Amino acid sequence: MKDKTTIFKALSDPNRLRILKMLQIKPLCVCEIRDILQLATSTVSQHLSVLKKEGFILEEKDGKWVNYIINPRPVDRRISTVLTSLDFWIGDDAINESDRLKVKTVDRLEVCGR
Amino acid sequence: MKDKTTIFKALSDPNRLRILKMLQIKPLCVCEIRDILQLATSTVSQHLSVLKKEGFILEEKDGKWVNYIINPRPVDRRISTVLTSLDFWIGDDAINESDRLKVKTVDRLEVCGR
DNA sequence: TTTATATTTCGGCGGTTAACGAAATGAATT
DNA sequence: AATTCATTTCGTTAACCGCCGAAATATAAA
Repeated sequence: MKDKTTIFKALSDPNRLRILKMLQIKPLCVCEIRDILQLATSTVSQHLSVLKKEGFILEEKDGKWVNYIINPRPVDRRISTVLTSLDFWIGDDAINESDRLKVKTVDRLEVCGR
Repeated sequence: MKDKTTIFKALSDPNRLRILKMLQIKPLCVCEIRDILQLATSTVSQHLSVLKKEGFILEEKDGKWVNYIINPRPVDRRISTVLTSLDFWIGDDAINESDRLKVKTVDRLEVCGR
């Protein structure tokens, strides 16, 4: 049986919350997220796999990129509840604002490959 | 500024979820909870202090005992949302069922002092 | 089929946390 | 005041987790 706390565990890391808020704006690939969070690519990949495993996000292969998107139809109703009112649960601060700006202007071809 | 993830951290431990569900039935003192969870008294006290710090529960001195109760009026709206629909968020399993039984029959004078 | 690029997986390091028992605190009873 | 009992705080240990870089995998381009 699945551990009831895993959904909360997934949400208990600030960087994962930032990722969710960013994906709410538009789909992003790993290196775009890496560029904004300023973490190692492998670390970002780990976070994404946690969010995917819990059902918060989905991945879509797109050529050599992997786009991650907010899961539009989560099985777990708690997940959809969190996702449909993300702002209520996670709120908004200076970091989110700055992230939002970067998400809108980030260029995949520019930030990938370093 | 308060870390947005602490509320999820508080909920990411199975024993703390069990405590919340138990307190939903009735106020309990530390050693009653200790008796049901089968943990060291100090460990239970730690869990309670986390839940109290986040605003999920309150303490009420009662002679030599300290009763813990679900916070009836949390400041943080996310906390009240979780608390008013605990079953939705935490669900219910065999352990909770067994806990519930024990909560109803536990006798403070019997289990304290060992 | 080689090369380049994006991502995942692996191994390891450092910080965090749940667990415990022992010691300290606080509050009632003697 | 001394004792007893419930609880908290402290110090320690073991497990876990986020992070990184390196190696492995996957896909596109040459």
